[in-house]
Amino acid sequence: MLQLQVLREQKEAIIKALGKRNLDAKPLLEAIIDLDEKRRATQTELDNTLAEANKISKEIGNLFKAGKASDANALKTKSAGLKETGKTLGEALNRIAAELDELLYQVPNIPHESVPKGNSDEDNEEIYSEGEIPKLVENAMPHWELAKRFDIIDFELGVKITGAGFPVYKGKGARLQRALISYFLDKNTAAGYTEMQVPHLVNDASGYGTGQLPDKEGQMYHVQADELYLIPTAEVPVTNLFRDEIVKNEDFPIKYTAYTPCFRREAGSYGAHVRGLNRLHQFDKVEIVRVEHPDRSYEALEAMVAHVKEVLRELKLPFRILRLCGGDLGFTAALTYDFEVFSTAQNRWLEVSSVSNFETYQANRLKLRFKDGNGKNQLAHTLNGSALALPRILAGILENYQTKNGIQIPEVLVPYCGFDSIG
RNA sequence: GGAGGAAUGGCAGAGUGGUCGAAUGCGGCAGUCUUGAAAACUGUUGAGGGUCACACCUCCGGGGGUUCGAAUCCCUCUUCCUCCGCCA
Repeated sequence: MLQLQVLREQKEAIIKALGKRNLDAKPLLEAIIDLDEKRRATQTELDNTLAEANKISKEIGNLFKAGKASDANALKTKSAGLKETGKTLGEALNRIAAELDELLYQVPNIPHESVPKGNSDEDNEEIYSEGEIPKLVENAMPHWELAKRFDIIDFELGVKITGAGFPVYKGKGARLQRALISYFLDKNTAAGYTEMQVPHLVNDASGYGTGQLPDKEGQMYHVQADELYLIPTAEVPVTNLFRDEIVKNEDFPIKYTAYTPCFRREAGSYGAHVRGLNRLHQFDKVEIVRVEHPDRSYEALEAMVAHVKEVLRELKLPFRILRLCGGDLGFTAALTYDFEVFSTAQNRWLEVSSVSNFETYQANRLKLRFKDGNGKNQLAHTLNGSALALPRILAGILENYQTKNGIQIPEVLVPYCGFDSIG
């Protein structure tokens, strides 16, 4: 969430910037600022009451020690009164603070100045593209048909044991998945990211830390008996490693990578665009996460983009990069680049990576700080990106690498697979 | 799952009702000394709120209670350790 102090000082500029999200934030921000003033006034009143009570307690102690028990007992009455007002004020303060938090949670991140205006994904700005769109063989198939033909992914079997959106990967299909995971992790660690294995279930504090809660509560699988959530992305556990931490300036850059399955309820999704691997409830992803000094976070973002580019280039998949417009930008992000691979058989672009800078938005919730040069604690910047999400990469490979008789394996993956074609 | 014990500042570790945001040691930072470094010595060193700055307030695993007053007493939750059981 945004910092109150920044909100107070730059109200007008923030309202204007949030306009890019097609959001009129004025009433919200004004309500927040009013409530914050009320909060501080109440806090001051409470503090003064407590200061008075503390003073009296000390006096009572001294009086008892001096043997003046009756004087001490007289003061107790006064103390009781203060206690009463203190209690009332404390309750009021809690109420106000909770209300204030609720409002603050409703304010999305401020879009970066480079974020274009726009309403939907139609308005995203293409900033780069690379790779030739291959000419496919006659009777080219979409990946779900290929998967069936070569018996490498079984969607029906997944329906039987769990439900729609939980595919079963078989034989070479499973091996190709594992190859991709290893290949991505190797690329990421070679680029300086430390590999981590993290829990796949998180508590609600972690959900709040990275901003999935309370905003996207319905998107996560919730294990109610234990009050845990299945992670929708490795971003949640990995970024939360730094919750309530104060890192040292010299710890930067902090670069982690992790493979995890991701679980998403995807409530409300349906139709042709969710066929096959296009949209799943469980999928695999290798994530990269960075914690950076505010002065260098955009440099880091560019480095992450360059890194993902490099991986897609090696896989020889045609892709483009989009800068998300205000209307499509995620709630917690300041700037996001989406990577899309062209799925030739479906004749459409598939999102395979999303690389974002959250600036201090997550850090503020996480209380992730670092000691700056002056020994002061400052919020760090957090970033993350997919490097990469598996299913759509797999879809892209199956479709773009199909031949008359089978599917060729991209050269870089052959050593990981142990075979060079399927079929 | 059963029985005990524990949770204090970056770390170790004292503190069992007031003078405790908290001894001491280590670590960190600054300085003295030194050609430089080490050692030694001196000072400094938790977080948040609040203020122009002070004052002041809150925090000793989380929550609740007793008391004029709680790190210290009581209840509860969580986590960790030891022993027993079970187990990939």
